[in-house]
Amino acid sequence: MIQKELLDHYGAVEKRYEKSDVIFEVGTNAHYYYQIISGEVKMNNYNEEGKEFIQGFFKPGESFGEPPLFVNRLYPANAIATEDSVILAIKKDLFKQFLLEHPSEAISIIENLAQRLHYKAVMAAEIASEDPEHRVLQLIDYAINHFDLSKDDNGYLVDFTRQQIGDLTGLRVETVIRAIKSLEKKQMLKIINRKVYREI
Amino acid sequence: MIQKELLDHYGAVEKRYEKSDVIFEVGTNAHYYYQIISGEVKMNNYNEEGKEFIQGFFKPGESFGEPPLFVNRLYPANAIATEDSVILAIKKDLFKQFLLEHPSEAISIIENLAQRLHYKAVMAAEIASEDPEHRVLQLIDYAINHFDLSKDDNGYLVDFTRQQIGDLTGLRVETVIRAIKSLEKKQMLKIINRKVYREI
DNA sequence: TTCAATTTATGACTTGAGTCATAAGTCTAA
DNA sequence: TTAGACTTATGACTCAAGTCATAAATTGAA
Repeated sequence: MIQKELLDHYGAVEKRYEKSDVIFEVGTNAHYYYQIISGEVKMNNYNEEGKEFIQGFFKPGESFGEPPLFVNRLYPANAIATEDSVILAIKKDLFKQFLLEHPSEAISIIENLAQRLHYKAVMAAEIASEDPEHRVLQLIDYAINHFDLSKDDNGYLVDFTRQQIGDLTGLRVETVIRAIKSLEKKQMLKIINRKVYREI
Repeated sequence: MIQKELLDHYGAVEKRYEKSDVIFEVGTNAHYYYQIISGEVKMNNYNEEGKEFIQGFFKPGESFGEPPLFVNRLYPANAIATEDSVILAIKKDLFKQFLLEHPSEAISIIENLAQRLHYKAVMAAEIASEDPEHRVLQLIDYAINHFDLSKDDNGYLVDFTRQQIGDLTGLRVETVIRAIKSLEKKQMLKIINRKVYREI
């Protein structure tokens, strides 16, 4: 995350999006650096049959959609507000100028990209080679270790819906539901009134 | 790519690897920044049954394995020399010092990560949601547009084996062979004495 | 408060990618 | 030069995830 005060001198504007507003679409050119002030954003793709794949969720303080600012490519996915959100937007050229004049902030961008690349490397191998139960458990454990899941007496609460887990792992809802049930039977997970918990 | 001369002042050493030598393994800590001088490296994973997933190939001038230098994570995959290779290695701490003292080089790292993140976003959506023919064609078109495929009278030559295409897309060799045959029938590809060509 | 949409759930059936076997062509290192 | 490994190829069979239908519980917006 880059301090808002620093970005303000480079024409940063606060954009407001309502839940389910589209911030940018797959196949278009990148014009802005985006950093979330409040709300939540998801990046996703839809295939020809309308099946969704979720690239990731982004929360306050996080930036998204940088790659096409630095390499000559189009957006590989859509960005959609999943809640009413306020997002800081800086024009591409001004953002690049900012980085040149604040080189230490480049490390912040590197750390962010490094983190996302790590997630994608783990999930790509998982989706390409593992069975549903393995995929679901890997996603849950990744979320516990690297996202901000809350912990209580029952363990870590997995606050994804079954549908979201499916869209993150390339599985159908029914398959996720069955995988979670099976993992519960094997005592790898707990289901307490429909909520999923994991103890590590 | 960062100029070798710049890195030399930070304790860069040339490491030599023979074909199929392991450079680092999944689950271990990162100690070096790696940049290829000559040869080729692949990053991959093996699942429990030994099925391989190839995260990517890296060629002279390219760096690899940076994410765990910048975030506190373990390597998500193995790095293996696919040819006899010479690789520049700089100790993690010295590399970070280098970046602080040569801030403009950070852009080079950002561009590299951005490029790889773009590839992974495209392929993750592909592997999660598309059928074999779509996946194979997407990989080939991505390679044509963003890697260095040679073009001749027959079109772009796809210089991956069917097995490699499978390991890059999460498919079995037989499935790739059948997908390529079917794509040839649909005139999306040409097969000329076992080599695959694509005209765009 | 209510009604529609979403989420979790389960059973029966289908299907396409995986598996296995086999073989011919090609490459490569001794 | 040759033997073994790899690559491309094809057919038959299997099975696990997807599909479809249905329904109850929960959520949330009007």
